[in-house]
Amino acid sequence: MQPATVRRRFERHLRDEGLRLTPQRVRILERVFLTHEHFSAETLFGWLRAEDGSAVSRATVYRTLELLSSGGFVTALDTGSGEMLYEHSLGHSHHDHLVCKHCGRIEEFRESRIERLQEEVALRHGFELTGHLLRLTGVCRECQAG
Amino acid sequence: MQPATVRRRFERHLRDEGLRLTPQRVRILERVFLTHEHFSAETLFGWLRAEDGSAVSRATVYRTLELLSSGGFVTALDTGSGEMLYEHSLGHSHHDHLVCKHCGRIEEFRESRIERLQEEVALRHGFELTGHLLRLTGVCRECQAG
DNA sequence: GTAAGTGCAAAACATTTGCATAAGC
DNA sequence: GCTTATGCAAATGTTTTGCACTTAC
Repeated sequence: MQPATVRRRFERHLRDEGLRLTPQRVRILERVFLTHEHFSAETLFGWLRAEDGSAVSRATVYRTLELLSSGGFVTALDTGSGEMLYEHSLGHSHHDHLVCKHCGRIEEFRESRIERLQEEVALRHGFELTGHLLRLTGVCRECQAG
Repeated sequence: MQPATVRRRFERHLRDEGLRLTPQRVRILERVFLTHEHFSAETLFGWLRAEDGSAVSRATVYRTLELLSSGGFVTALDTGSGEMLYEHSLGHSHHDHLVCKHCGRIEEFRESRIERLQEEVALRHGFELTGHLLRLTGVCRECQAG
């Protein structure tokens, strides 16, 4: 998705929610969409500090990630290692993750048959499904060799 | 599973690993197998303090849960709310969880077709699968009604 | 006797919050 | 100008760790 499009959507989102368009929010949005890797709040904070100078405060990074997450601009993924990772999610279809327990590498996969079965399970339990977390843990090809 | 059997297995495990059988470890093991609910380290610490008096220190509770987890006596489940929950896992076949985002209730389910597809995905990516986390989030029947 | 385990309090860690200041709208 | 957002530092909550003391083996 084009940066301009992302920006436009973000501005619309803020307007719709009665929130303000601040330089910090724009800066964070742009930086988040510049990377295609998974990152933590702390990592993002580090990037901003290194690239700008003064940058954005840690608290605002956290607050804005929450904002972007609830707005669907980023997806939070819990790796189970204590810190939350994020990835931008506009223009990316839903996927789940495979995490290598040795090197930490994360691969993405899509498996609609699993999604379908999840719906089935939820229905069976009378739950209205709103989300799911599927994380496969294992050893990647490289680490098996090494 | 019988308490005596659990205890025997635990003793064997400790011996095999060259670890020591201490009153604290035994006390924690017994308390963990007394409940059929999910509990956090903090909750367990509270139970022990309330039931005994002096009880076991917080540090030992954490260290022993780690020990029980790596030995397969308990399973750790990451609810995503910041604190880790545990459940004893001997004599319980593998299952995943459905979490109600409103009331926090946790239901268990088994779905072997999903397990099979996970293996398939891992194979496709060259990963040797060692574990997985599947957590469905939604609204339970009661909360949908209320 | 010796290495491992415990308890304590302090540290570490990511994240959140209170409050005064700054700045969108 | 009014209300929201920011920055800072302090607080939070869970988990981990250093170290002296204790204990299982």
